[in-house]
Amino acid sequence: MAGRVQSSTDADAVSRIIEEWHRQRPDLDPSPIEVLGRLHRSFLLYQSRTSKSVAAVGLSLAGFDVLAALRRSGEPYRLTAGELAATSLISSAGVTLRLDRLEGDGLIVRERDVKDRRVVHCRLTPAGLELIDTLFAEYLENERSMLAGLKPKERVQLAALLQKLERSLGSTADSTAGVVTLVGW
Amino acid sequence: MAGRVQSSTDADAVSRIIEEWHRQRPDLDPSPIEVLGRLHRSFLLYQSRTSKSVAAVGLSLAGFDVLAALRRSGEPYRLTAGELAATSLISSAGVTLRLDRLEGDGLIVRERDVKDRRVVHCRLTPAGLELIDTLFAEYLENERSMLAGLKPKERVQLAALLQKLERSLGSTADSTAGVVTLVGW
DNA sequence: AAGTAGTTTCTCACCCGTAAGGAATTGCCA
DNA sequence: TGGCAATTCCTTACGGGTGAGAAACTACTT
Repeated sequence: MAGRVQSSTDADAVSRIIEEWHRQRPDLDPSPIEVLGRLHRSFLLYQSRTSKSVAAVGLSLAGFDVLAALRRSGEPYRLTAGELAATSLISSAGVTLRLDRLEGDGLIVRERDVKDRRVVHCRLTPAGLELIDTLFAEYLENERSMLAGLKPKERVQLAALLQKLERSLGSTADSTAGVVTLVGW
Repeated sequence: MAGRVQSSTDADAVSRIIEEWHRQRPDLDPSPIEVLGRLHRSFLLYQSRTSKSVAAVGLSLAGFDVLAALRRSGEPYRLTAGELAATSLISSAGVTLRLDRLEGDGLIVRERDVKDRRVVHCRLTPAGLELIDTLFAEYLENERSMLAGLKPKERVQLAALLQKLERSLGSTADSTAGVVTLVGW
């Protein structure tokens, strides 16, 4: 079964990339790619597999994300648009889009706050609750299978290191507003 | 400077998510999120920071990706559309789009193969070569700063574990064509 | 030599995301 | 009270991605 272009499923695409850079630009140290290149590729693979898994029931990953956030917030399964933006690390425009689609599918409803009429609450409908409740179990099962290649101990180590990485990526030297915006405030 | 919504930059958003799920669905084991949720969030932060870094010179991450692939392939800085799709883990439609834009900006040129007129070679123009050569050094420097929070030993460990993860995500039980397509063949 | 199968890229319709700015609403403070 | 700043969400214009399938071309088989 044979790899014509062997640059993908093979042992390690990132190793090859680093070797190539080393050959082409020996003046540079490409070692950061060792971590962040692999992060990038792992994420793309993860995203693709996860998308397919939730798409099976006609939902997008974006929609799943919102439904999951509402579900795990507990009764009455209700969050504001702003809260959803913050937890999902996306812009407010992105949230509006996600909610439009979910509302159109009858999985959530928007409710204007009576005290502060600027805020919009999003609440899971019974259909939305039922969908996310069945879907989330499958989702976890799928994720578990994606981690099958790692031993339990390795999973724990990886989790701890990714936690450190997220911290390193988030709190950073450059004190401008860039990161703040990014984080969804 | 205060965290109004503390669910983002704080100690650990993923830990909170897992706690919430544990409270809401004690029948499920949410531990895969410990790894993949952090992968997801780390990637979003990484992507956002990297985008801003290359956007400073009017380039997108997608364009940067193509230019970098061509540059590190060595002279004559030329790859086919298919090869680019494979190395970048995107669909052929995605490659077409990326090339359209880069060609419009004069950073690459498309050349039909004379022997096999189906294949399209993409070659860096002098402008493209110059751009990626100055940009890549900055890019690496930026990546280095993103990893500042990890000790050298931790970086090595993380790289090794991500390598295993990529392998686990790629080569999988389900033998359908899904993964193959994903990988860009 | 012709028909058919396979490949490589592109087109189309669509989903998802951002930045920038608008509109409604609230809260502060003179 | 009245005006102004801040907040909260939405709109617009755009970049970037996918899957399905068309189009162009090559290669195989008979």
